[in-house]
Amino acid sequence: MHFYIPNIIKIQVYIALVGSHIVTIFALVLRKQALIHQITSMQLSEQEIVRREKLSALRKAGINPYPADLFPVKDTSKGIKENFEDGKKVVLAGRLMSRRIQGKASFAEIQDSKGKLQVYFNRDEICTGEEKSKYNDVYKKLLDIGDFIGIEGELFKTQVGEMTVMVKDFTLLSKSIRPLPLPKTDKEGNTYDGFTDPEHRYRQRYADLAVNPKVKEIFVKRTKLFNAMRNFFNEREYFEVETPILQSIPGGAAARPFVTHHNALDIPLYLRIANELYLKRLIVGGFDGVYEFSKNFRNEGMDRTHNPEFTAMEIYVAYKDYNWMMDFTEKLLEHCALEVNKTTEAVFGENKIDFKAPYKRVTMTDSIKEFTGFDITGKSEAEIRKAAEDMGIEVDETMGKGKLIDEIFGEKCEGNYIQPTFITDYPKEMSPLCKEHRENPELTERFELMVCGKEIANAYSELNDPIDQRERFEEQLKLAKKGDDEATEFIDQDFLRALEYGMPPTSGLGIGMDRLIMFLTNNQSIQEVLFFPQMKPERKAVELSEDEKAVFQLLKSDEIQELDTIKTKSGLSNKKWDKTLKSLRKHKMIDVFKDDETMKIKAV
RNA sequence: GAUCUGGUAGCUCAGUUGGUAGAGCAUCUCCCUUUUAAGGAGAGGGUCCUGGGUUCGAGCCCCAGCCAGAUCACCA
Repeated sequence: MHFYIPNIIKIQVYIALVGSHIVTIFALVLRKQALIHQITSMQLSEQEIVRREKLSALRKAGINPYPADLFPVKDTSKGIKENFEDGKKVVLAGRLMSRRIQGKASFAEIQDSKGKLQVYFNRDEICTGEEKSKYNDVYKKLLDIGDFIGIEGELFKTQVGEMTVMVKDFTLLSKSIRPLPLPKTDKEGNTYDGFTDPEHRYRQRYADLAVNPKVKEIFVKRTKLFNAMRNFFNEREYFEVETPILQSIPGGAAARPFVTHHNALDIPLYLRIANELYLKRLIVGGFDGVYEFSKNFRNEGMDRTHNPEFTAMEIYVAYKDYNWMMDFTEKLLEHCALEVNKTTEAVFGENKIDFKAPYKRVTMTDSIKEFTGFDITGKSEAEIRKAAEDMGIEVDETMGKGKLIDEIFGEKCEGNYIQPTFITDYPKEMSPLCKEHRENPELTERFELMVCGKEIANAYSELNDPIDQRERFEEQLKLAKKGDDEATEFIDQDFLRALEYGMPPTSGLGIGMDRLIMFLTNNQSIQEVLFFPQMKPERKAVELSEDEKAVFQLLKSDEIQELDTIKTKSGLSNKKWDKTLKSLRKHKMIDVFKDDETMKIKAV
């Protein structure tokens, strides 16, 4: 009971000071709610409790904090700034992002999807009659930063020249009961109290987006990139398609798949690692050009360039070869860079790169010759292994010729290509879906596009000889058995059947969309360009520990016991006893007090 | 998988040989009618990531673990 006395005094003071009827109700509700929350939900922060109190105070005042009605938005922050007219009437909506209250007037910032705009709340503009509670109580006391509000008002410029909306009326559209992080930026662009911790930003991307405008820009550019690419293909009448994500044979790449299970069919199904084999089936079926933006899944390690799910774009065009595809690719990327950044130049870390076509073309053989002095032409597996060892590259028995060459290239050459460069003519062994080179049977008609030492595109003259394809698959199977965990261990018989019907000569291209947008937005981490990068699940806080439950059990309800007795009974160490007690007191489950000279404890 | 760094208030961060847990912003209260990171005064707010250990005493030292980031390894 003693809890209530100071609260009543507070309420009376409040009434005396403000003298408003509505506020009396608010105050009563506030205090009652506070008590309930103190007892039932200690995990809420003070600010969260306060906001919940405001929520019910609003309801008591007849204001629905989550109204169903649409709000007739006419204007946006951006549109208002671009077509500013003094005295013009505007209607906009958004999130309240900052407030500077000065008595009967207040400046605030409202943020909509296009940006922020200053708004001016003046008591006598909002409350034209005698009743001033909409400003004094609702605006000043019951709104918070983060709330969504709708605003009707007129434009004006402040003495300092800031474009501002004079608020004539406002509507609460949605109450925020969790405080947003509040970064601030000054005129020079310095940010204070930034919301920067990557863990928080990725786990709570919604808050990151709400509060960090630059983050939003990345994703706007991401979507621009997809649209630019889509337009480029559609203009050429290539056809966007969808192919299965759940596949019974995961093909088209060498990677460890995720496995799931279909209950009705009682079979394992794999999440796709690539969509190549399905798109080629469609070329067999008679499409001239097909493409798909494909979410792929690979059950492998995660780091700043790998997320378990990522997006690739693959396109297949009939009657073309990889030389045509190189021309096509450089035009495509030039177009995309222009659409996204309005320039072909892009800065990535310390490098300045230029996506303007054409790009340099180097064969893998020439590249290795250039950076190591070693000519792989006509060399045996043993000779290449020896050369690799001499270069200080780790090799082992499972590596075939192709893999050895790839290791040399990866170790000694790859990192040197900063500007977009096509590396062409890869060894046959590591390209099981690629057509043999027209001039050299040891090589394939394949290119990769390297930017800043990283691969962002991969393309072939697609293998369409069904007999050859079957042999290559069988070769992969042997490699897999030998221990090469990158080799494909499934033979997709249905894909071979499709090829047997006949596939026109075709060139295919795959682009890592996440990597490409990293380059176009200067982000070193894939997590920055994915809305929701994969994270380990958050651990749930345990309500009560076993020790806490045990100690609570020792206290029979309403019975006062000696602290020492219970401590002995619990058998806990000093430290553990201390922690347990603190936690129980926090949950308001026990009361510890001094009675005469001894410490007593009881359950509440 | 290895190594390093970090985890303290809603947010950003301090925290001395190991001795009562701090600042700014946010919040709350009061005063204030064109402010620009932005008024003034005052108040409240903590599972110092978790669990053990050492100690009279741990945010700090030791051990184990969790989460994140960086570097490396792996990786079409």
